[in-house]
Amino acid sequence: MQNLHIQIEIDSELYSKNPDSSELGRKIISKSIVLIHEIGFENFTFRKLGKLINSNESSIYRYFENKHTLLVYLTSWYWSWIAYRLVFATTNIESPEERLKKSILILTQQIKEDNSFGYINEVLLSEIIFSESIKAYHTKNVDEENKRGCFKAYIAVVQRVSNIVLEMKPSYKYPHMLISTVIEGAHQQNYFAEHLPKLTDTSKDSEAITDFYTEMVFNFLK
Amino acid sequence: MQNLHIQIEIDSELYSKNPDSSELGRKIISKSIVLIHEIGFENFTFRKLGKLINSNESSIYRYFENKHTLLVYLTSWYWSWIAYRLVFATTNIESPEERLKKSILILTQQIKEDNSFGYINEVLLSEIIFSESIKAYHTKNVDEENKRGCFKAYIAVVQRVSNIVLEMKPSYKYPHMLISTVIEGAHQQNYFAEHLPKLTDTSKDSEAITDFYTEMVFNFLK
Amino acid sequence: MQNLHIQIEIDSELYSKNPDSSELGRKIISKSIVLIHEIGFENFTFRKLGKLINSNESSIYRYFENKHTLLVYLTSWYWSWIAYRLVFATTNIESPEERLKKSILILTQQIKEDNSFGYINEVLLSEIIFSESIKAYHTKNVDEENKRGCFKAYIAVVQRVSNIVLEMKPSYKYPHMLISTVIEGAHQQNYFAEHLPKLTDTSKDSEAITDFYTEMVFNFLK
Amino acid sequence: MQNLHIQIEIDSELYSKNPDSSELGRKIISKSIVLIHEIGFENFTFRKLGKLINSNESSIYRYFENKHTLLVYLTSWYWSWIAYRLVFATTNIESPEERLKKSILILTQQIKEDNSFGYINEVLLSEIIFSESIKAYHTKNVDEENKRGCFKAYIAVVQRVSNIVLEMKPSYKYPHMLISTVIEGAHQQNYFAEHLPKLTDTSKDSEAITDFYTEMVFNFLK
DNA sequence: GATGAATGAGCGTTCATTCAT
DNA sequence: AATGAATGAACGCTCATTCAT
Repeated sequence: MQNLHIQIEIDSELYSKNPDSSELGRKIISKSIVLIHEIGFENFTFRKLGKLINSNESSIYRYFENKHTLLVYLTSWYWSWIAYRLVFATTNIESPEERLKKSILILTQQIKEDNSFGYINEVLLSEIIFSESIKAYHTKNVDEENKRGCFKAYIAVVQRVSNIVLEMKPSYKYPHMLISTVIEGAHQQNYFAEHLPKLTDTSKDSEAITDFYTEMVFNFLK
Repeated sequence: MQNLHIQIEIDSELYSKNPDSSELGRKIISKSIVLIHEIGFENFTFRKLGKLINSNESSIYRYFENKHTLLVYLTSWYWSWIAYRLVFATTNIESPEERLKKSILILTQQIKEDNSFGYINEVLLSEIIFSESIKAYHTKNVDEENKRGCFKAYIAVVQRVSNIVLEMKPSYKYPHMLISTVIEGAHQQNYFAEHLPKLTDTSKDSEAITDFYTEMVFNFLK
Repeated sequence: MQNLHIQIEIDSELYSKNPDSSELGRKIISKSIVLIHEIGFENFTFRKLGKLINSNESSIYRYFENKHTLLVYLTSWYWSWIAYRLVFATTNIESPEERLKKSILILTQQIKEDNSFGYINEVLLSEIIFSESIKAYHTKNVDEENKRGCFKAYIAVVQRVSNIVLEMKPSYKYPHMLISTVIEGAHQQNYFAEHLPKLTDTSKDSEAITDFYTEMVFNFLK
Repeated sequence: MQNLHIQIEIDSELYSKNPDSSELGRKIISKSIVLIHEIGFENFTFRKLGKLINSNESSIYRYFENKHTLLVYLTSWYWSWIAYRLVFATTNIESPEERLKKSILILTQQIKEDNSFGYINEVLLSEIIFSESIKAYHTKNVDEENKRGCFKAYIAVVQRVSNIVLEMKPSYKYPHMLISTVIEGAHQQNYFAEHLPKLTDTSKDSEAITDFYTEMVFNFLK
């Protein structure tokens, strides 16, 4: 895959200066993933990141207005990448059932191997998304950010999979609710499995979560 | 209901000094709900709360170690109250189907009227829970807090409704996953309806959310 | 010894209410020794002490104006007790050499056994004196406290041993300097032995310190 | 001396950012000496220092982690400077007796004139060292700081003078104890002379202290 | 006399940000 | 364009102390 040189393009709304355009920018992205994963988004600061990349924190401000924007960038990257994987996984497959199944698999499983994109560790990123992405849109200025298109990539993924749902059952009324429930539910159940086991019925990384949500979706489409 | 004098008892693990035991304590609870609702939990600080209740922030520390503990207290109060409402709503009803339906209704609808408990505004509290409660257990020390029983009340609610599920279908493998998906899903869809409408298919406060999750649950139990 | 009922009388300047006159007062003394020993005088506060003795911190203020006064009280108790031991150890001994030797031994050795005074743990107290007593008189208001007689007990001990020195060599010009150097030096060397070994030539609790200061004193009196 | 441009180099362990490298840093050092001297180390805070230098306290944190580190820096500077003076005073002198005498003089006398180093007032600094330096190593984390080399400069001075002692009497067992007793003793006797005269036999700044400790050392080496 | 409740003041610290280079 | 230096503002927290009972 590496030699295909697929590049994930991030909307220019999501940064002040494109981090993909410079060595420093790429370092910011790659190390912020490591750091957020390590200490959690709450404790993550530009100062700490600056220290980690041996660069003054003020330099980071050239790329991102604040740590929140950086998180939005990361989630956006993640969803663009998921979109790309969805296309890749469903292309040339006739049966919508099959396509839907494969899509749910992609949406509900955490990444286990880091392989495709140079400076981004997808395993860590996926863990961040599963546990912290909710903070990206749970803020006082969601509305304004949403208007600016900050969540486009996520919305597009939900839309794409919803379309398969509609393909199977054009009359279905709640395709987006269905898919976003799957996505967010899978994130949460993963977290519960690790930290609050009494709220779930599985251990982390088992197939139970995928099974549960797959069944849930297909129940609706019968 | 008011003259029934039902009192919600909160586990002493969840505070340093019982806020229900003094005028100041009750003020802390009642005004913190107002303030968190207004400015969001992120921006909420003891200093601001102190100003609002005309009291020094240091006094608040006598009751709660930090703002996080206060949030945990509020969510715990909320879930104890929901538990009480669940009992009340399902008592004397034979049919488990009926009990389950009523339970899902309670879990998925936001409170519209503030009536029963003196100094607590349940409408605002319910809004806080729907949009901020996730932050109560998404922290670096979930595990330790869970051990200390901080999330007992929530877990008990999930357990109670899971039991009805099992009554209907004793062989069902994922009752907790099912119910926690309903609860968390309803919270999120409400939020989406208000802020990220493209991730859902409804407007806020419509019955769509309850309908969706009710159908979802019963699909599994057929 | 216990049945001799020797009681150490502390000057009333050193407390607001005599701690020896009530159960609570004795608890304050006995537990403050334990607590200061455990966490150090710097981190010691009336609040923590209050918690330890299950009493409100405000009660402690009845006995002592502040934590500093309490430390002064403890050191005063210690020196009164040392005075008593000096008398006891030198009584009926003719030779001033012998008396001086025994005195130096008492001044330079830490207590190993707790035996005589009911609610006071002399072992811990002696450790506190060795490592923290300096803080009792290194303050901005030494002068005023000294005028009020807060350090009488310590001064009396120095005076008593200086008198033996003068007995041996009436012309000696610096008896007080000599004895206070011995006392403070022994405290410090003990501390160095434990924490800054490169500033001394011995390990903790060896006889080297007593030997060194004994030789030092007798060198001057030849 | 000024035109010799001797510079005292402080180990980089002892600061976060070298205060000698900027105007602000030098101001921090020079004014902290004035302020500690005036109000005592106990009452000294970064906030007060910030006000004195018309700078926000947060700026000071760029240089020193906390007020304790700053004190350690000052003592370290002092001992490096003393080391330099010792070298200067003993160089080219044959007789170890003579060198030892001169060394003891330097160790036991407070500085009377501020002459050599630009922004540092040695008179005030020496007074601080005499009365407050003990607090630099009487803390809960001496051991860790000692490991990090925070007290190197002091240890080196003790070592240097101990070596002269050993030169005169190679068999002597306690050279470090001897010299550290001289240093710490002189500090204390000075303090006593000013504040607790009954513990000494001299007034401040007389030659008695130097005489006493000189005699004490030479008594041992006979 | 002892206690519980409450508070004001201030400390140490960090963050996000700006300015000058 | 990237960086280093500096800062204002606020946060979380604790202490010593007072007041009312």
